[in-house]
Amino acid sequence: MPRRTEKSRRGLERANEPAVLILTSLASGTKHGYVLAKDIEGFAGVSLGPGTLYGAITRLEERGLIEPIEGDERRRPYRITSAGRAALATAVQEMRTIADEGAERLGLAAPVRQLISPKRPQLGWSQ
Amino acid sequence: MPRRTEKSRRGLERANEPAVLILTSLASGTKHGYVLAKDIEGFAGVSLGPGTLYGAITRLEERGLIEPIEGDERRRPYRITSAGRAALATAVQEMRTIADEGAERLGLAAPVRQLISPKRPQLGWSQ
DNA sequence: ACGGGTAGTACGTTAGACGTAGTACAGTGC
DNA sequence: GCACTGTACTACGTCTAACGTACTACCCGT
Repeated sequence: MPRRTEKSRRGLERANEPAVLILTSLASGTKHGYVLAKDIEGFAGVSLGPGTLYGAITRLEERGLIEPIEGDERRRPYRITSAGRAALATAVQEMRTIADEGAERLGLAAPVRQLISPKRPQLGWSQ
Repeated sequence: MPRRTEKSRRGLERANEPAVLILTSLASGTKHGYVLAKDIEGFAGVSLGPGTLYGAITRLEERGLIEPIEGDERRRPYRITSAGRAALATAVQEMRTIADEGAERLGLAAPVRQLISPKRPQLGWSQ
């Protein structure tokens, strides 16, 4: 499936599922394809080619995880749906479970997650 | 690529790269295929079919991330190599980066990772 | 002797990641 | 006025690896 080039094959296939990256990017606001790709490059260091990017966008839309909003003819902005947010939240939790298990078995640091009361808005980190 | 069944397609493709799961499992000791699958089912809740499991094992061996050790003719145990440990550590870190970014953008809790001094053994969590 | 758990091989299908090429327009510099 | 770069996609083709199914074979308990 993922078809990394010879060069990138040196490492392990990353957990970069384009779908997750796109949902993550859209979670912070609506964006169209090109800006999406730039944003992803910024926070994940992964540059998605057009084939990967628009292919993944199409599939996400078909699944109802993102939806298009009004734009001009040059740009097609998308918004994440509530189903998309739920799917992303699930994916995030699964990634953490796997990552924590891997870290523990490797003898790496385990994260201590903050318990936040849902009512108090997150404005920063005290401490 | 990943070919989830109609049922599992409802969710987002998980970050379950079989390769990562296998390396994680082997990080805690040598195992052969069948036990590997059971272990993975335990910590990740994912059951890998024989096609997925042995296919991934073969590729990991070809890449030098795991290596076979002596066993009988019924069992083929594998051990993770140092390259495999390094690859897993990288994958863990990448997953955490993505997961944390996703969590933050969704407004979920952000983890506070412990800084551990490499010399002091990890015996527990003080606070 | 039979059924279930263990352990793996073999094979075929197909989704989807990825690359390349191409189109088109906008803005900037010279 | 033209070249060039950046923006923003479409279209198309390739190929790997995830996944299912089927099959073999051994071992153990009853």
